[in-house]
Amino acid sequence: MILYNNDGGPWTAAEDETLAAYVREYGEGNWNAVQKKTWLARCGKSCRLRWANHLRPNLRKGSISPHEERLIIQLHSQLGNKWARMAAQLPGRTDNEIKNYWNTRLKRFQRQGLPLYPPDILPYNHVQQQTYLRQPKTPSSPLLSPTPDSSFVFRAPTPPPLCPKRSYNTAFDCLSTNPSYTSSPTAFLLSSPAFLHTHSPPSYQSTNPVYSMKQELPSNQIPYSASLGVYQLLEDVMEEAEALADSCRGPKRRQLMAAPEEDNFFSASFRHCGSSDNLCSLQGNNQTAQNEEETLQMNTMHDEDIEKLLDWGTESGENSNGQSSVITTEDNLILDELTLLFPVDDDNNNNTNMTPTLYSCSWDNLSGIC
DNA sequence: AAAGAAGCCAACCGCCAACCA
DNA sequence: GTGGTTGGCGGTTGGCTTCTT
Repeated sequence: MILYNNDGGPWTAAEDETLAAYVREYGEGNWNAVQKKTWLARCGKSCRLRWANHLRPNLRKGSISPHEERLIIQLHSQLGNKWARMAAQLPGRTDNEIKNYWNTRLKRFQRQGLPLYPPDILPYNHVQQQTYLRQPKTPSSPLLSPTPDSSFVFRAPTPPPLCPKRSYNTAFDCLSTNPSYTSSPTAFLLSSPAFLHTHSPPSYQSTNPVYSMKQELPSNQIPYSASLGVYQLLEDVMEEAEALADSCRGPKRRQLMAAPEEDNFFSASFRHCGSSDNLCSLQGNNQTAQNEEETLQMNTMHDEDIEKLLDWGTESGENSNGQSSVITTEDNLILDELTLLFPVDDDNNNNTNMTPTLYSCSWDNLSGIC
């Protein structure tokens, strides 16, 4: 079996065009047929990777925004190195991107002796060990290993070392566990395990089955009583976001991490209020039916993903399959609005066809919230 | 200005699971 | 049940760019 051909190396524009044309004609999948039906000497895997990471529509390029960073940290605390799953929560981002970003961040934080997670986010291994202790009968799950992969575990919230440009305190000084210190209700909502726990049914601690990586993520199972609490937070967010969305117009930021002090993504976020990666622009463009459908699918997926994220720790994943969601229509409406807050940034897309979409403001532009 | 460090990114590699004959 | 094929995923590597000293 040939896994990779010998014609590796960077893809050329001609190869890209050929692959894109192939996908247009035959659709995604059956990647090994690319070599047969085109002149490309790339193996199927290489084609799939190229398409997924570079050519497919709705990819978002550019630096990771502060709210994306926040989400990545939150997701990593929950999932560990499950890059594909994390990518599913970040529309337009690829697992490779997230992985690269995290590994870079990991190296940087390790070098500086900073904890990978802000104080209000339980590290992945911590959560893992808790669930493991709760559910010792299923140790086969990767999540349940008491000794998680050392590649991402960073256990040493060591005292601040010699770190002239950053200090431990400033690294997470915007990430207090006190919600009143967070930048916005949603920042708190998305970041705080306390939120997930306080909005969980009382039975959670004792009966919540351990989520297995081999299982589907639990679908929307926030109990209505719990979702009521979500409502107020989400509605607050919506009000704030909508009020600020129109004011968010700004030049493209070149790099989030340009200045060392911006390692604190919240401070970076605040500093860059009004200047984000074109997230705050209204973009009205033509769109083909196909792209419309893709956008719809992405939004739908995103809704589900956000719901899953919110659902974490609230209900059993075991029941998720085959059971209808407890999320109400109103929940979905709010989640739709949340989706608007995490738009797919198509500013770099080759395909110029896009829906006239309200591209709402990214979190780093919500100056009023800040 | 130069050299080394760090960041960023793309691609490759190997493993695994699902699917199918 | 078994082996081959295919696609997905996570880890790793290497090259280029940017930053720092």
